[in-house]
Amino acid sequence: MQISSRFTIAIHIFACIDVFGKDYKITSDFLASSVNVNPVVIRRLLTQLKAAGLITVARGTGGAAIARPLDEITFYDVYLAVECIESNKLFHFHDNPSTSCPVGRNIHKGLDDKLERVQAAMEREMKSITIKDAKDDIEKYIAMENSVTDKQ
Amino acid sequence: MQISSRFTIAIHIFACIDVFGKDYKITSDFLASSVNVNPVVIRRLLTQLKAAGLITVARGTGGAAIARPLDEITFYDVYLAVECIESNKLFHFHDNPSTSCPVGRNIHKGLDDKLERVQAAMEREMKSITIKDAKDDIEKYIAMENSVTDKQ
DNA sequence: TTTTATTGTAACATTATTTGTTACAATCAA
DNA sequence: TTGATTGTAACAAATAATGTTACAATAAAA
Repeated sequence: MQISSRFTIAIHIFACIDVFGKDYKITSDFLASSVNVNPVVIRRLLTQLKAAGLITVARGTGGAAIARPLDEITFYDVYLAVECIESNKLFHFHDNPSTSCPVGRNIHKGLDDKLERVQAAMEREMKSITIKDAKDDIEKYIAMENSVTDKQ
Repeated sequence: MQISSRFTIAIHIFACIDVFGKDYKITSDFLASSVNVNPVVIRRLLTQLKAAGLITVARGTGGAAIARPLDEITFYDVYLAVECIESNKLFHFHDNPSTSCPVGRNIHKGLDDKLERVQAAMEREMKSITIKDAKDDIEKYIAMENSVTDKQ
């Protein structure tokens, strides 16, 4: 199955804070209307990102801010903060293989290290991509929109 | 979320066919009792593996067999056969980002290549592991069981 | 101090997805 | 023709993701 949309929403949130943070107060309502989901969904995400030390959120007065430079936050940091897949749990193992079958008894031990390798490869790639990479490209596409408009 | 248990069950099936295929007819009931799931779950998987050309199944008379050498079947082959994640769909994107927000309009374009890189890294690792690797290790653990028994 | 806007969170509702089950026609060797 | 088996439809149950309502807690500003 797929990795939760919380992950892409979280990156969307970082991009919004970075792009609009100077001009607007970034509230859960503001973010909710850009992402197009219920504000509570955003607040739950903000809570997770805050718990991971990636953002700060001003209670009462409102507004979210990014806690450290965007090029020091990797996709993996966000994935960890937001996904609830424990380490080495990317693959769902069938629960009760037969203990009276030699294969059933040993399938788990025989497979675990290999499944870990796959998950590690994925996580390694995630560590190599920063939120800044994503934000730069999003801004590049925004600039392209504008230049098209200018030519009209 | 996690990758379906169909994947680990499929590898379990290959291991069973290889280990027991000489001595037993490998029916969906036989496999079901080793994996410990309903035989229909196994049959559905066998149908998918057959469609991918990885096994043959004898209708009527019964019995599954592996279609080509185990070291020529990678985890990725099995994953493709069995998972229903289309290519570049590992990540669930939020459906309707706002079109009136510049970030909302461009988040998808700005992210897609990066998400593809992550998925590709995972698939690359899967391609580097064969069913034979898994089966060899399972047999190694079975042998260790036996040697412990022998010593008693 | 009161008001206002906001966050944090619980509780519940809805939808989607995965997994399990029953039933039975189709198949093929004996 | 029998018996064992596969293939598949139809449905059931369990699990997980996402969405919603409601409201107390918070903090700045009036």
